[in-house]
Amino acid sequence: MVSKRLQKGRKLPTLSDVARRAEVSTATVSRYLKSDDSIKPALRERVSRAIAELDYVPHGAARALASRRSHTIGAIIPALDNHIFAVAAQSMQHHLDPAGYTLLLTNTDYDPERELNQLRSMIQRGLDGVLLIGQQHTASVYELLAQQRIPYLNAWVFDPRSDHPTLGFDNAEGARRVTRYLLDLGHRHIAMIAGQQHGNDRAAQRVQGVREALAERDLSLPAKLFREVPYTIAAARRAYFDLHQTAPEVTAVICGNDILAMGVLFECQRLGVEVPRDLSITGYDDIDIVGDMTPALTTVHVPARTIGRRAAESLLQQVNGEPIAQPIRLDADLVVRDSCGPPRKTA
Amino acid sequence: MVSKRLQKGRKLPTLSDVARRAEVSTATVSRYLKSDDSIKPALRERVSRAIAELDYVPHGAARALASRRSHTIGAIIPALDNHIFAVAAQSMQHHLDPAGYTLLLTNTDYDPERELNQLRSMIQRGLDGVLLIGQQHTASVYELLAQQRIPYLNAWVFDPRSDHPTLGFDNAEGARRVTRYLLDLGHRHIAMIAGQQHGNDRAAQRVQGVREALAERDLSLPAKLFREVPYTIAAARRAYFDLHQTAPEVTAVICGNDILAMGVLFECQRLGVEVPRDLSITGYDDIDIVGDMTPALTTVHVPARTIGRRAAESLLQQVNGEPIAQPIRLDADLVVRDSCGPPRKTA
DNA sequence: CTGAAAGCGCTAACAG
DNA sequence: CTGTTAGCGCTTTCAG
Repeated sequence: MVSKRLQKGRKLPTLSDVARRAEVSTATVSRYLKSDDSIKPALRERVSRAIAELDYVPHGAARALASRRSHTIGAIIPALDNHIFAVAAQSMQHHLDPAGYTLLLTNTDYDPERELNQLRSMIQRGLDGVLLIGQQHTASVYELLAQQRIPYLNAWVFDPRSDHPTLGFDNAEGARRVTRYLLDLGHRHIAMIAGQQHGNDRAAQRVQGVREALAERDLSLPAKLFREVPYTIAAARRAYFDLHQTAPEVTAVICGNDILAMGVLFECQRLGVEVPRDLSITGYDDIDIVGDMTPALTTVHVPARTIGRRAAESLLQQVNGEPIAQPIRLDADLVVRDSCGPPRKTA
Repeated sequence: MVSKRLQKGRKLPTLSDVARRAEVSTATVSRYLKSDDSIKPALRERVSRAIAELDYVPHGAARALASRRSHTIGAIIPALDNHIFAVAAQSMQHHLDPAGYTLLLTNTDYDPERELNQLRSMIQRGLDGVLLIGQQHTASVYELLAQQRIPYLNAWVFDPRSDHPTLGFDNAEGARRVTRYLLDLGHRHIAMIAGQQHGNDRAAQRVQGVREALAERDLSLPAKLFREVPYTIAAARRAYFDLHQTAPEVTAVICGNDILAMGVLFECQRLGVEVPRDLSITGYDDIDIVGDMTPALTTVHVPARTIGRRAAESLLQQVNGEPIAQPIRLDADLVVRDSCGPPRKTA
């Protein structure tokens, strides 16, 4: 019967091995590791050599236990397979790395239960700060964060009146911009294919923005012209196919994000609907690919890289004692490309 | 002057607080946490209540220090913003979660130095196992892994003769398949736009596979018909534009991955080159989107989800004492869709 | 500027 | 089945 336990073999060198070899105290080695300035060059040199000779690697858990700091920052993301979030995470890591912080990344699949579990698990592993997406989290999430006194940021949204620190843009405003643009082009029969609003405040705000802009011109978004689907190409294709059958008067469709817009565009290609001549389409996010497609997609630019960078900066500040983060407002501009035009003449 | 140190305020409850409140020993609480079966229901109940009352959260660093297990598995990925890798990582997490393991994800941007640093940083934080992509890593990576006795897997490749455990598919074989397919369609003027081979064995093997299949029919890939570019749409567009000018005889282009294939396709749309009538295009990876485009892309299916799952399973096994992992072979099948046809008649 | 020593919170023999 | 106890490797006062 083979042992079920991990065989670690000969033990790894520890800090006190280094101290012994360098003939200094463990405190000195510890100071060296922290790059404490107050060590005489002579000792510093001895420690440095001992570390190299032993191939010593500090033990993070022991350090975290003793110092009560994990040097880890988390990011709990709804969908890492959505390019826009991957980019933000990547950017965050770029800015955390040089500060000696590790990014702990997880993916919730838009599941609040999972989000809570992942936060728990991160806290257990040691967390100095965490990035969340959106404002809508289960009460337990906020309680845990408060109880453990962990700095956090709600990204992808901007809300100065919130009790929680936000870092992002006004999702409704972007939606208003894109809607007004279509309205100005002359569209009156506008449909929307949105992401699922339940548990997703960004999706809800985008819908809200569209409704508001429509209302400004005394228009509305009847149920007949509204579809709510998961963020997949396949779902968007089905939704548009259905819309195409049941509401042929539609001349423009606003999508909750670029994935959905791509789905609509692909379905148009299959159906022989020419974009933008027969139908105008808009996206939201401005992921890399959509600017290259034919037609290039008109969309709302979400500053994902900037969010990642600012998140890293802000969390690092908070971890170092700066008390409460101010909400950070970024802009989400309309990017006009080739997927929209004036409405076709009614037959 | 504000304190630079984090104010942790009142202390958090510890395991011994729980033990005191439940009137049991710390060992019992520890067993409860491990869900050790051998606890009487009565005690189990008391512990459970005490934990709830105190909102107790175990301290991972302390646990890791004492048990010498971090319950963390790493994945060091070259490009998380490439959908195929995001999918694999997601799948890995799905399978690690229920086992109580956390996935520590990082992104190297194809930089070997960064890979090494990230591995170091993970080891410091505590790592029970790690997934690497490809076989080509700096010597220090392998040394560190050996010294620290950390189980690892080289994924995305399959090589039974390697000294390192591999988990993946034969990149060259996929490339051969796609090349033969084009050859059988009648193409003789075949170009390739590949990813950068330096430091990327998968990219190199794909190029190799194409060359081999060409050689089987006494053909070759002259420098004139070969381009090596970063994995971006923009770079692929430029490369194809150039090819289109300098080698108009080309009737098919094989791309190193789907991103590149999309770039070529987009450039064709701009240039008025009709696919597949005027040009056949193939990709590699089979990311979600390419099956929906018009024309749908013929490509090689990379089983990213399966890699993620098998990686989780295998690493978990190794962590639990199963000694050396066998190489795991997966298949990378050709997926025929609409982006290829017979070569156009020579003008 | 450097060292001694007391923990950090939890686990794992070993007893009983 | 449960408790006692000695650490795990590092940081951090507190002296000197």
